[in-house]
Parts: sequence; structure tokens; C-alpha cells
Amino acid sequence: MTAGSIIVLVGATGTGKTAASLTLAKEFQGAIINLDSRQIYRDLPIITAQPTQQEQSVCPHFLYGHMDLESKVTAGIFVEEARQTVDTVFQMGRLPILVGGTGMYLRALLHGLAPIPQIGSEAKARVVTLWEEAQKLDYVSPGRILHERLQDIDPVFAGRIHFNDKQRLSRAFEVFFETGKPLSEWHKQTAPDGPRLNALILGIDTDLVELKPRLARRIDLMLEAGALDEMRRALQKAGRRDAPAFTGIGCPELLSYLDGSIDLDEAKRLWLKNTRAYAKRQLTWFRIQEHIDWFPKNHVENIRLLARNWLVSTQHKGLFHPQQPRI
RNA sequence: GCCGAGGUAGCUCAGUCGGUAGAGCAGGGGACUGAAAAUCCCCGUGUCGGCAGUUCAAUUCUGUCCCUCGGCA
Repeated sequence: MTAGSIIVLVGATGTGKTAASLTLAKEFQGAIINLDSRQIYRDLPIITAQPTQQEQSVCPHFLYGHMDLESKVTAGIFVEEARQTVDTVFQMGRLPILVGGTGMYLRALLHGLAPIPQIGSEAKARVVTLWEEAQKLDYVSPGRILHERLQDIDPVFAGRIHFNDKQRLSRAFEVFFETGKPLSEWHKQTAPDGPRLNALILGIDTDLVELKPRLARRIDLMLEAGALDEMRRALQKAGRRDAPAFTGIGCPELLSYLDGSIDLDEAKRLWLKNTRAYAKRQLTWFRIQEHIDWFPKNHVENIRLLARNWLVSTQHKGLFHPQQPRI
């Protein structure tokens, strides 16, 4: 990837990122690149709130709906795809505009990931066995056993996570089994593995109390747009409820409704609750992680002005890709 | 009007053999290095319906009033 300048638009779910991004794309000859871990799934455009066909016709869009339900995407895969796509957009003579709410992917793209190799099936199997053994010793919280063992091989990382955090415990052991090196050691080697992108990060801020009714309305709109049919078809296609794509908020709730274990009102209630909690997590993340210029929602005009000024000065500093459009 | 059961956290309730109280749900805050729309952690003061009585001490016992829900009129 060659160096160049990009614009990133982040914020909690349901704050109007899509609309703002289209404005920027039109003004600056942009192309929009998905920065959202769920909007990649082809069969769930409504539930994951992907831009509509009409919205996508405004300018080129990338990395939306290009994966099937069984595909597992990771931060690593995303970074690779995003870098290639950014390059493609440069070649097109357009401004890359990344839009989405997956904070971890953005950080991985801009600041790199630890160069940890792929975990092989053998290491994964060993971790599964480890959990089974631990379960025999402590049925209620086997994580305690593993966490104690992790203290021996990687006290630094163990000190950072809770014994109930199964996902991170597993990851720590997988990496250790695969590489013989503690995860915290790998983390020290984190660096962007290519030319650094020069990024303006714009955030659309929101008040959670005010956001809630908007999210409720969005759920109603999704149902009107056919979210239930979409879920039914996706379930039939995947043939199982635990396909990777179905971790997206709304899927478990609708699946429970479809199998009759809860009614639609309850499904909607849970869907809203989980969406709101997710929005909270996103705000918590973005508040700390990146240098972000925040704007209240509906201030698209101010976003546009800041973006223009930034692009002009960036251009003067010579930070544009050779093929990027001049301002 | 009579009989019965209740009135404790936003909701559903537990509990205090008298020493001013705690669960679930809801809600709030935080962490985050390859599953991240994931995974995980932390947070509970409320006239214990009102008033009076007994008592060193009442949300707890007694009386009375109010309210709710059943049943009978």
C-alpha cells in the first residue's frame, strides 16, 4: 500500500454515519469503505443496517455484503482487505472514506496488530482439552484454573484479564501453544506493517438517552423492511443457528422469536436493549482510543467544512497519494 | 359493608425470632491487540404505606387509618 490520506467516520450505531459519509463522498470524489464487522455479510443487509442500493449508487462502496454467512472475519483479515481496498480507491483517483463502528478494526488498521502467526488446529485443540480438564476441577468457573495457569506462563497478560473472560484466556493459550511465546510479548511488537495512512478521524457524538428512541424506531423500520424474512432465509441457508454471521445484534433475538421461545415484543425489547448497550460500548471505546474530532449529529455541514480544511492543508503538506483528487 | 391476602429499590419479590434491609430483572459506569454487533468486570439509602402505642431501640410486635387485589354481599 502506498501512503496517502483518508477520512474516517466513526460513532455509535444509529447516529447517521451513512448519511454524513455520502455528503463527504459527493463533495470530495470519495469512495466508501466499510469499517463494520457485521455489514460484511451478504445475506443480512437489513439487520446489519448496510447502506441501501440507492445509497450505494451515490459513489463506489467497498467491503459491504461481500462475505457469506459461514465466513469468519477477524481484525487481521479486515486490515488486509482494507489496505488493498484503500489502494484500489487511490488508483481510482478517489478519496477513501472509511465508515463504521468497529473501533478495534480501525485501531488495527492505523496502528497495526502484533505479528502473531495463524493459530493451527493443533494448538486450538489443546486449548479445548484444557477447558475440559479445568471443568472437571472447577465446574462452576473453570476459568479460575486456566487463569492460575496463565499466571505462570504470562503473568502480564493474566494481570490484565479476568478469569471469566473465556475468549481472551483461550487466545492467550492458543498463542502460547502455537508460538511458545507469551501473548504480552507479542503485543510489544505491535506496529503498522506498511506506510502509515494519514487519517482524519471524525466522530458523530450522541447522547444515549436521546439515541434510544431512534434505535427503537430503527428496529421497527428494519422489521417493516423485511428483517424477519431476511432472518428466515439466512437461517435456512446456513442450516444452523450458530453461524458466525449470527452473532450480530438482532439475529439471536429474531432466531428466538422464529423458534417460538419468545414473542415478537420480547424480541424487540431485547434487540433494543442489546443495541443500546452496544452503542454504549462503542462510545466507551472511541472516547479513549483515538484522536477524534467529535461533532453533534446533524452537524454534517461542520463536518464537511472541517474535512475540506484538513484536505487542503494535507494536500499542501504533500501527504496525498499521487492519484488522489486535488481539492 | 363484611371476610381474606397484601402494601419493602423503577418492576417482581425475599427478609429482619425487634438492633433502620437484599436478590432477580431493569438501569448506570468501565475494560478491550486477530470472535470486537464479540468477550468480560464493577455499581443497590430505599420516609420497608400513614399515624399512634409498647420498648433503650419498631420496617419487624400491637392498635388504628389509608390504598391495592381476590371472595361474599
